[in-house]
Amino acid sequence: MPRGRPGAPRSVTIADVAREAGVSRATASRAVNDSDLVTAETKRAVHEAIERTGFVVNARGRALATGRAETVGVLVTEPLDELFDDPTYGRVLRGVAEGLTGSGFLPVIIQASSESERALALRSFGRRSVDAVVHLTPYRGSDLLESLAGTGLPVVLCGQLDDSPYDGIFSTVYSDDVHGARLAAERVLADGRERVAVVLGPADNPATVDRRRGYAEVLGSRLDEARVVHTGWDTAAGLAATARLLKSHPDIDAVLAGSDRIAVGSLAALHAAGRQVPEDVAVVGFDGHAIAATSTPPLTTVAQPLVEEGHVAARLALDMIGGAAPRTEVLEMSLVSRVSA
Amino acid sequence: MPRGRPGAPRSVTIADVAREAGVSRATASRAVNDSDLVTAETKRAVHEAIERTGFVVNARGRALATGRAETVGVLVTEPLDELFDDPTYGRVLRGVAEGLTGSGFLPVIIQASSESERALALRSFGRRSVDAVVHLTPYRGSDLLESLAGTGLPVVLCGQLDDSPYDGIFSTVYSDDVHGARLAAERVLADGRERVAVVLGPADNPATVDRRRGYAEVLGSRLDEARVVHTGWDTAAGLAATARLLKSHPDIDAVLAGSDRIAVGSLAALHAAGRQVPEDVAVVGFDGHAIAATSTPPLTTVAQPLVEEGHVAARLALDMIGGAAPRTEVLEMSLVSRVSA
DNA sequence: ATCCGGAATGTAACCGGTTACATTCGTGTG
DNA sequence: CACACGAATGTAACCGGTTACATTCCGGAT
Repeated sequence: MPRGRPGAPRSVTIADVAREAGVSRATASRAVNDSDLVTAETKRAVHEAIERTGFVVNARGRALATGRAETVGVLVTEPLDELFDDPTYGRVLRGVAEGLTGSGFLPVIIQASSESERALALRSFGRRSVDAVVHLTPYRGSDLLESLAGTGLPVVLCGQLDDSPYDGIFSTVYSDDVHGARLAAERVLADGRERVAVVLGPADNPATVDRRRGYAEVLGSRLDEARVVHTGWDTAAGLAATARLLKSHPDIDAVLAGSDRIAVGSLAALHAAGRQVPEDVAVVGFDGHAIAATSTPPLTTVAQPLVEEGHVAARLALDMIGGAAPRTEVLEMSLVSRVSA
Repeated sequence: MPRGRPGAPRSVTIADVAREAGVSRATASRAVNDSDLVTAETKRAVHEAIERTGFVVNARGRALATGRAETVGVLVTEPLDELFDDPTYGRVLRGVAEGLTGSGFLPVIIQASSESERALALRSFGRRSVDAVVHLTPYRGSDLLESLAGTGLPVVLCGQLDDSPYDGIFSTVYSDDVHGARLAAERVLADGRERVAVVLGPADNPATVDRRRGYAEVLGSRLDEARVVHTGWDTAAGLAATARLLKSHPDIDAVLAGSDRIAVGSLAALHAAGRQVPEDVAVVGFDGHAIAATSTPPLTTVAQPLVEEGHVAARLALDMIGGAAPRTEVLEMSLVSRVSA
């Protein structure tokens, strides 16, 4: 016999409510779900009975009967190390949680870093243990995407996947890197900068491609390809790349960085080379990372609306659960003006 | 009739496995749960059938039958603003998720910032929609704690609650602020500093109290009360407080800060006052916040093992679900040596 | 008056498991 | 050889809901 922990009061079931209201379980259930098959008067009687008994519908029973879990799986595949120092994941997650409140759906975190965890997760998805999946960390060429498509579940990807074959299948939400990059480039142009350098992340990354495109669109012929370099995402890489750039092009008067960590590296390289920021060289970061606010000088940066991204992801998931077709939402980035540019 | 989304394959139930293996549902179920009532041979037959059919147990059905949800609720009550710039929440959450993997339990985020969300959460707890609650953001005097105790569910608090009346009822995990503070104080003493200033957070905060105690234990009579000040948690507060302190006590040669954000403020105040860090004044932060790594100069700080805190919280929850008595685990903080001290 | 149809409710099956109790079967014992 | 007993398995009830289908009851049309 299933029993709760000691001290757990026997829970009130819909049968209790039905008895209390003097109707059948079926009618009680219909009243609970506000079906238009029941008289207003009967509904009132049932609701009073609910009030008296303190009934709360048991999600498991309902899930079993309806085939719906009333949960949204939030899938995280990134290995710990990469995201460790990055609050990005936490913010989007929080946005998803907030976006789901009030909907009756709960976010369930599904950590699938290892191959076996991944297989387990997929099998449980296959069994409809969640009603939709929000994938926080998709990347191009992942076979996980293929498997997700195979489950037939509604899937929302957080992040842009270029040349994706999943356009009509998955919903996607991402921040508009091209637009964000334009904002950054416009800022340095408006500031009268003439010899702009660009220090980007890895060249094959879709975010990198878009940011580069945005810079190029605004700078046009003023963008000298020789002043564009690619490097890693982190501060050390940004420092080294900027130092090299300063050697070959000592005359640069602005640096557009592919990430805030790269930008912090650039600041260090410029400082070491004796340049004043922003007097001699303007620097604009990218991401709205926490470090941008506390660097010296504080970084002007292009911020992604991460929490909002979570909100939108939640909405997309709920819509697809409701039968809506997959769609893509693109969020606007915003320029956060601080000192560096 | 409950139906999945179009395209959903009818799921494999334990009845299918039973038929495939030529046994009854009961036996199949027992084999799945590794009961010692079934022959090794029968178990093998059932497992082969599982292999062939691709069966995965349906968590909802099992939950309904056993009265267990196989989920752990992760309760977050903090309003958005406070934690917005702080990855703390995300890291602990991630730790909980990791600590739960392999246990069969899934973390469910329960966001309860508003009063109504809180009431809803409590009602669902009352109905055993989760098997345990990990409370990420408990604070003293919260009536939520009272209500949680009332549910009879296993509860794990992340964070120290002094003078708590819940000692035998809730499990608790927290980092040892006293010990962490001792590490910081020992560092500056070993460095030969003589006139140590302390810039703490709000005086009524339990973390503040403990950190102050740790400093005092190590510094003893060398700690002049006149050089101890309380202020807010943020950078601006740290800056202002340190600036005032420099006016009244220009001879200080070390600052022990109550948080990394305060410490960053101290760095700024010292820089403005023309002091070199660490040559003239040593600075030690607290928390292991991301900004500590990127400040100028990089901060030596006392780091909380946040992810591990999540791991331990998960373990405590699982243990209590298994019937273990509540207990408290205290984690060691560690000194992260960078440049500032 | 009879029949029909629709609205409101009841009955019972079902979702996918678990488990108390019944049954079968082989074996050691009196 | 009959019997008792324990191990392995089967039968069926149950967890807490939802819902297809059956039933009842009513008013209006013929």
